[in-house]
Amino acid sequence: MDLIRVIKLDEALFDIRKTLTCGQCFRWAEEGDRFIGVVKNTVLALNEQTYLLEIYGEDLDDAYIHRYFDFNTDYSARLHEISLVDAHLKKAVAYGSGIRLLNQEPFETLISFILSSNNNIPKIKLTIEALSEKFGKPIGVLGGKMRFAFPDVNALGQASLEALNVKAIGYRVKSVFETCAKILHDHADLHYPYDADYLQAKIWLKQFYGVGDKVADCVLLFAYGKQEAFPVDTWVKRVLKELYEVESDCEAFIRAHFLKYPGLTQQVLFYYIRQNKLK
DNA sequence: ATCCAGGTCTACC
DNA sequence: GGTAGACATGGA
Repeated sequence: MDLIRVIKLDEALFDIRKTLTCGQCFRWAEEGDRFIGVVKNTVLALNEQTYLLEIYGEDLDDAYIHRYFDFNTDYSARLHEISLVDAHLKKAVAYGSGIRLLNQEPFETLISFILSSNNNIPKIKLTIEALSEKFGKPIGVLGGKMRFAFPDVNALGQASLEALNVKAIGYRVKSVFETCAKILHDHADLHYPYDADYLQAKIWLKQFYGVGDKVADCVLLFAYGKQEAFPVDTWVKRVLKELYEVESDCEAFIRAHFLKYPGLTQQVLFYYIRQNKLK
């Protein structure tokens, strides 16, 4: 596959490993000295030492790449504010500094986090790769492997329930099937949440089968850039219990305690506990 | 073998 | 309005 161009990213801006392995994205993988990922119909290779980003397949313009990595946002200022909230967050920020919240493609993010329910990250990746290989567009060969785009809603929506039943998808196949069918049948515009406020967008996303509070929050945070979203999963519940002694009415505590940048705060906490494997 | 994983849906109160 | 139980699958 031909290399289209190379961009030098600013190493002062972010930590590649933290950003790409913190659980917000599933199509980046470490291969040798670089991370290789697929975004739209483009294969990206990002060298962890040199911060050189190689672009293969279809080009992506600079504006898109800047938006994808959220380079227009000042993370150091936000992280500093978060670190002032309490001692736990001060520690967590120290671990997580360099993490950026990506602005990923809505449909891919929606399906990916539907697959995440009651699941683990390696297995989510397996299923996403299987769906991409079966229904996605082949982009080209890099590192001896054919790379596939994540399928669009038409490709997935035309597939039967049986055809969608790929590796490790389990009972979630019904959610993928129903969600694609509804998007196509209702001509649902996945652009809607961009313009809606957080709560309206959340209600809208929850219309889809397999999308509850947590999945909706992940999509709102990792695709639509809604900073208010604070996904509560098993790890975050653990943190709330172990560090903050909160077991009931988590939502009220979160809204009262993590006032400033809930989404980034959540991500930093999530990274912190997973790194430290806090019980 | 048993438990768990970036939960949601359903049924029932 | 709120909450047990069911739900496929693969790795530890």
